[in-house]
Amino acid sequence: MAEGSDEHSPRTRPAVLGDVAALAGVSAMTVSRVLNAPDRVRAETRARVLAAVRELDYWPNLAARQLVTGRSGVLGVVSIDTTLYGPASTLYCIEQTARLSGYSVSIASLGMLSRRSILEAVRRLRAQSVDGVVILAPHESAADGLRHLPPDLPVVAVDAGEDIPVPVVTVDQRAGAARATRHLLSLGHETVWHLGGPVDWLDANYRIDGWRGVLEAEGRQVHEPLRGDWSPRSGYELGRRLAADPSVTAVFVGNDQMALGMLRALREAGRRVPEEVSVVGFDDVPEAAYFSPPLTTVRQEFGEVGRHAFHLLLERMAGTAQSDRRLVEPELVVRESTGPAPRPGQGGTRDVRPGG
Amino acid sequence: MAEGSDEHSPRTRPAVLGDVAALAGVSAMTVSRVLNAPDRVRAETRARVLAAVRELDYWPNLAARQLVTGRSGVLGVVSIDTTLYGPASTLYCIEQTARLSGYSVSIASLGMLSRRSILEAVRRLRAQSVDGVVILAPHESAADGLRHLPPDLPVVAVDAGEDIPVPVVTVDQRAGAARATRHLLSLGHETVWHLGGPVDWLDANYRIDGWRGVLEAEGRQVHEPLRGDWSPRSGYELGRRLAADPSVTAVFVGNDQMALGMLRALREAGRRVPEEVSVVGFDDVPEAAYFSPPLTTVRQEFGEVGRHAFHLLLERMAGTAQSDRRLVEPELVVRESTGPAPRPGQGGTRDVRPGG
DNA sequence: TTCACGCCTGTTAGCGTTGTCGGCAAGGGG
DNA sequence: CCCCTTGCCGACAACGCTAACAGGCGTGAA
Repeated sequence: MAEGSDEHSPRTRPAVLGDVAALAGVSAMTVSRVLNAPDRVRAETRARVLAAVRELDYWPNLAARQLVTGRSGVLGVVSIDTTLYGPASTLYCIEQTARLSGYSVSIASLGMLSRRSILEAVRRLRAQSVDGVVILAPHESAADGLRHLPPDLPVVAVDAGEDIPVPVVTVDQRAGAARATRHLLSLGHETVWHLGGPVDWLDANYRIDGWRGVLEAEGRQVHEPLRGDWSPRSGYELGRRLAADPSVTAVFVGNDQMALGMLRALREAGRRVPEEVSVVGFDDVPEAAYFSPPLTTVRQEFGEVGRHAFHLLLERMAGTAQSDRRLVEPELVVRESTGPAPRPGQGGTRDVRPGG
Repeated sequence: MAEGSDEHSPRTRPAVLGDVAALAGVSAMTVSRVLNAPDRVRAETRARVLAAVRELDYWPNLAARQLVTGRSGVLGVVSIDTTLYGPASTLYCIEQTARLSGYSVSIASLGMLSRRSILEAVRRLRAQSVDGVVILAPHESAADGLRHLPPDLPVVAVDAGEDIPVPVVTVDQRAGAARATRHLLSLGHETVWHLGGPVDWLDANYRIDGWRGVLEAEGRQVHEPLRGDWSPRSGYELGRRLAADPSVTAVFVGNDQMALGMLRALREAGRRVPEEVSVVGFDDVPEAAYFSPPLTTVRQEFGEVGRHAFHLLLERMAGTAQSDRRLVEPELVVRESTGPAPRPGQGGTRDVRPGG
């Protein structure tokens, strides 16, 4: 049973290719072939090698492999704050999909998306010899970074702007916002207010575009949108302003968290939802269905975004990519925070005139 | 200006050590020293080398370095679903802290934490030659995996159980639950009901321990805890059961999401919070302050957990670790969902008797 | 002057894997 | 019989870097 000289000692270091080769009585190259191109080795030899691989619990040293092939099997993801629901979900799906295809993923979460921080993160990932990078870049400020990436690195962006030299996957924010707005108009509201996200977030701006577009197309009055910071706090504070204005009967809020704050502000002001004011959110976080009342919102399929991003990156790495921008369709989920516009004189009317 | 034979051609492949050495007129070894032990090189030579490094935009090939040193500068994190608030926050903090110390992090998100899936994830990370691994293992089922890790790999667990052969960092769930329970008792409630998390989650069980411990110590009645699945949906459904029981005046809920569902169930049943029923959550998610009413809850400092985990892993990798279990103190955040127990006969009393 | 020593730098070898090429045996056609 | 092909396998070099050792030079003491 003893193959070499001494007894079967407690192996201290992991087995390497040479150990397997020795045990199987073949050359290192043959072992390598068994692992990488099995059909180029005779079945009998292959079986002997595989047995040795199992016996020694051999796993290839990826650093060594990478050094010679140039490929690492590692993908990089650079993202803003992965605590946020959107980035976290997208990251999760990218990782799951990548793993199924044999890739690992290495991450770099950034506090902010400046040109400097993005390029720095990409450089670090690159030093690890990642085969490709996905950048979750929902900020205006990321564009500058995206335009100065090393040209030979396969990159795909998620939620990036429009004049970007890399393929982009994104939810169609404009369409989602338009759907939300049309839904409110179809319920009889004369117009729709908007509580948007921060000015430097692309999603926020696209949602404003979509919302404004519908109102203008329908000839409705367009009130200047308020801008929050995605937090429930800002939704609450700006919500109090809107709650104090009796002409407000329908609000499209830029995300579900702000919508939560908004609902609270409306309740405190004594304005009932949806009887007096209708509210629509954006994202469909898991909690949204349990807000009071359950929130009508626009669902983003982050999972689909992640899968698309991965596959696009795969194409890019294979050099066969050409598709430039892939849009994922959002879906309006109608719950109980939206309802028919209140009839004039029944509360929430624009202004109270005698007669009219 | 031309250094070698031909003109300064558009460099297509990234510069390597040799290129820098040639440009600086030194040997490769000297360049390596400048990068790894700068004080062992004369200042003048060092300056020349650094100039060449900058000019060629040289960055070391980590795979090559790793192949010879055995260290990769990469840490692995294996976790359950990183979409959840706790794991996502912890991961984020680990990554931030690690980056500041020059480490990158590679992730493996698991759908479930079985022995098999954990060991598989660790094996994959190991093949990438990570220097150490943090395992976020809030499940009972993870223990088996944690007991069969390769002995020579530095590992730190977060939120793991108690008979584990690796150091563990965790929030003191028992203390947090005890604080929540005592808070409710101090408001005059006769006892406290509990809506707990899934049976296979350690956190859920520790919270039950803490809650039960206080009630028993105070000689209060201990009702069998209900078990949800962390989702707002389960909080809502089980909440309806509790809401229908007029003797319920105080509920400690296992996490904020379920508390959200619970609040909704109470509202639907016409039971006012906190006048008739007090509710405490756990986690302090960013939304909790904007629930209706704002939620009293137990704050977990995931950031601190992440930092501790990283530093413990660092010690472990240096071979100087001995500390076995590090507890992070949670903090009770009192908001508006808790209030004095209703006086008998004022609604919410146990049962209505004439006289009494 | 000579030797010892410290400082700085270069030479050699090797980390574990895969690409390339070449060799050997078996088989088929001339 | 030879020659050429085909299938299978092994030797060698290379990927880019660093550990270990060796050597040149200047300085100070014997």
